[in-house]
Amino acid sequence: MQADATSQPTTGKPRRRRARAGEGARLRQEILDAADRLLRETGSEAAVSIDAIAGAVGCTPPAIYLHFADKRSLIREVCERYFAQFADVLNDAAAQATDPLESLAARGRAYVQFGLEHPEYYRILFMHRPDEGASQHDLARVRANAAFDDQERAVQRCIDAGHFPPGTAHNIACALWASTHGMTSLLISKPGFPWPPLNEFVELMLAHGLGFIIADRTHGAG
Amino acid sequence: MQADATSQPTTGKPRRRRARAGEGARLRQEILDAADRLLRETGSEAAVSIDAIAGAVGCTPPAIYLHFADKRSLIREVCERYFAQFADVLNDAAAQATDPLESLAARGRAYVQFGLEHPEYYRILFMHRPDEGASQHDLARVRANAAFDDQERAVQRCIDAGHFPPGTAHNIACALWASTHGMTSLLISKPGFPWPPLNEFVELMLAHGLGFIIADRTHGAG
DNA sequence: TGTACATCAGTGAACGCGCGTTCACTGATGTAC
DNA sequence: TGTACATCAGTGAACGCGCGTTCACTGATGTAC
Repeated sequence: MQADATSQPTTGKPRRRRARAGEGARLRQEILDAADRLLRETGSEAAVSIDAIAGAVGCTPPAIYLHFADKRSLIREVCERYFAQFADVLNDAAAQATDPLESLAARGRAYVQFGLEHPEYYRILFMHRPDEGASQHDLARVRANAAFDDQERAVQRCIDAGHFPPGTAHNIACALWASTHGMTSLLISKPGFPWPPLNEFVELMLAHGLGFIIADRTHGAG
Repeated sequence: MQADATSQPTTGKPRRRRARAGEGARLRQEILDAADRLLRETGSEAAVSIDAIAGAVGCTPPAIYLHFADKRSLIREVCERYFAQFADVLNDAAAQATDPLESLAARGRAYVQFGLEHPEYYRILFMHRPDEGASQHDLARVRANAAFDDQERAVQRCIDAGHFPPGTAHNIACALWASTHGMTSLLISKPGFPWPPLNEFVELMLAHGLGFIIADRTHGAG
């Protein structure tokens, strides 16, 4: 009830210090960070409104438009940061294994795990309807292709190592993506469904995706 | 330009005849039909507003509330009708084949096809965040379980026929669902991606899902 | 067979909310002279 | 070393839109007497 006599208004959030001339770009970073934090913490894209971001940063909504053309640009930029992180995590996981097949499996495990850890991002990036507007210049799409290309190369290495029969790495990479994406997105959308225990489910999917080709080899078909 | 002098207002859509006493339930059906049509034709859930539905039916928005408690109930009911149709299509497809394994594959093909034919419904039913509100009494969930149970029984028949090794039909059914869902939802969300040709993609996924167990059998493992 | 009345099936207008966004303005900071 | 001025980094208030929903009212239809 008693209003704080200092510079702050009654809201608990302290208003941030105004940036010095030349340091305006700092707010830009803080806005991106706040949007990122809101997205992760609330787990709801709807909670990440311009007002909410401004509130979290400690500035007013119009200040955001000094640094971003519109909300979509802002969200897109946040997603791009996330996506780069996603690709790195997958590559790191893959790098742990020496065997190309095990490496590919590690990618799959990391994919599901990362998706489940950041469901709201996963929704935005992989489960939303495509933006009509940003068809060509969509950086997220370029990055998605980059991450997919990593996957495709991983498949190719399995083919080269003789784990997979020769064939189109592209199609196999698509199928594996569909498998991991199917798991991840269903677990996100239907959390109440009686799924198998996570680890078991992941390994079953990997067995389905990778296993039949292995079986083909293991049993020495002729 | 010239206003029609008859009973209609200037809008092209004729206003519907008022139902006679006792026939009020007719509007209810027309509302469901209109919402269904809008959902299929526009391919956008956002386009299916109360105003749009009222416009399509030829009544006023408040009239909708004479028959539905709120918008969510309306949409849910429309989805239930769709879902019943979905389950029927899958069962019909499965019934075409005599071999349990081929029957299961037919389910998978029909699943993807039906999802792609009604992407907006597919989004709502399988790609949306779960309603917090309707956790227990969610009929759509019950129906989803029913459709899944059909799938699980189909898997069990494959096990019984010796196509699959004994094991938990439930887990395999989950994995197959994840496969077909992964394909369907990615094709819906990323239409611009260079996917394999649809048929090829479906068969590859089915081979991944069903094939490795078949391979296990085909090659006569000991 | 006519009439008063209840009810059923709606209408018209508006509310309230949240959202993204814009407009006119401000006030501190740095700089030329 | 002081001062006028430009600029940078914001603020405060409001707009406009679309949406779901509500409220008070209406007018045709059926029915009891």
